[in-house]
Order: sequence, then structure tokens, then C-alpha cells
Amino acid sequence: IMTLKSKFCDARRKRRNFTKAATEILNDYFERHIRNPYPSEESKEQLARQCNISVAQVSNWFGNKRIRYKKSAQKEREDKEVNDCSRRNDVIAMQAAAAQSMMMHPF
Amino acid sequence: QPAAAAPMGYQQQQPQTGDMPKWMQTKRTVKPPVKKVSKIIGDDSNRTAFTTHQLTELEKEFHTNKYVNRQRRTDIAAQLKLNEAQVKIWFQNRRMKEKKRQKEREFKAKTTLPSS
DNA sequence: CTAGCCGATCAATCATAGCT
DNA sequence: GAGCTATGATTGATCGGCTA
Repeated sequence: IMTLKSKFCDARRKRRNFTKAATEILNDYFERHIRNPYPSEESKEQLARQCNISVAQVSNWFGNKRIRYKKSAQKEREDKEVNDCSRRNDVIAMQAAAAQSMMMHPF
Repeated sequence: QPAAAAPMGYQQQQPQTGDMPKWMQTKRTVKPPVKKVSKIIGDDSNRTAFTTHQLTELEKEFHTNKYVNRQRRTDIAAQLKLNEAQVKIWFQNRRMKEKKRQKEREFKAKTTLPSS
């Protein structure tokens, strides 16, 4: 599966997680601009210096962040939907049980 | 075909929460919404995975010419069994890739050296 | 007006880091 | 050390703007 790729193409993929401080700076910027988390080229350079990483890495970080944040939010919504559905079904089941009970024991 | 609106690949609407920022909206669908159960027969997955051979040849061509003219593009597409659009896009992305590397070096030099 | 290019981004995926 | 999730990087393709 990974036969023809990592062989030579991506020896550079020796990733190193960013420092806690850098991640905090990036997350802070993201949170403070949650309405429009698209830093300008200039902001990217500033963030890059503050985090001691490259501009490209800042771009990658925001790209990943936006997508994953969005995906996470969507998942949360659909999970909530499922829960609501379950809750409704529970209510329906309870009502059914109650009805059954009434059928069996009218009083 | 919805000839007019929706730029193809765009989610029609997102009937969700009203206060959701625009960027949270799904921008692209790798597979146009319509038709959902067509996997069983034709794997029309959008993102084509180029073979090592195709990439090698494209890289070779790129080394020769950063830009491809109409004729060469048609030729390459035929040889590698790709669409002309794919060849065009590949060269486009490839150029951006190179530019990005170059730009990275400049920025690094500008930030690393002025430490005096 | 139209096709190709640029710059930014998307979305899916790869490969590794790091925790259990 | 396997198994799993988190995360940085890569990349084919799309979007919007601009221009030859």
C-alpha cells in the first residue's frame, strides 16, 4: 500500500509537532478570528515568526484547523440529532409501553 | 443539470444554525451531490491518484518546460492517459509548488540572518 | 468573450507522533 | 508493542480574480 510513495517521494515527512507555545499562539489567533479565520499573508508571516515556524506551516496549520474544526462541529451536530432522535424514540417507546399497559390493565 | 446557479461542486444550501460563519459552510464536495449510490459499478472518485509513472513523466516534462503549450499538453495527456485538464492543472500546481519553495527560502534568509 | 494562470483554499489522504 | 487518535504535510482539484 505504501509501496511506491514514501520510498523516495516523501522522506521529508519527518514531522515534528509544534511546541506547546506555538500551538497556543495559533489557537489563540484562530479563536479570536473564529468569524473569519483566514490570516492575511502578513499575519501569517507574523505568526510564523512568533511560532518560529515557516509561513507554509502556518498556512498548513490553518488549513487543517479550519477543515477539522468544521468537521468536528458537523459531527457534533449530527450526534446531537441522533440523540434527539433517540430521545424521541424513547418517549415514543414509553408511550407505547404505557398504552400497552393500559390495554393489559385498563385500571 | 442545474444549468444556472450553484457553481458545481458547491453545496446548495446549509439549512443549519443561522449564526454559523460562512467559512463553516461546506465549500466543495469531491463528488457532486447528485447520484449517491454509483460506487458499486464505476468508481468515479474525483481525486485521481496519479501513478508513479505518470508523476515521473510529468516531472520530467516539467524539468524541460515549466509551461506546456496546447500541442504538448495534448501529447502528454495521450501518452499518460490523462485529461488535458489534468495535465494543465498538474503543471499549474507544480509551478506553485516550486514558487512556494523559493519563497520559503527567501523568508528564512530574511529571518535567520538579521540576528546581529 | 474565453482560456490559462495565479494565489488561496478545500478535502481527502498519507505517515508519523504520542498517548493508552 | 499493538491500537487508536491527533496532527503536520502533500496534492488533485475548485474558486474567484485578472489578463493576454
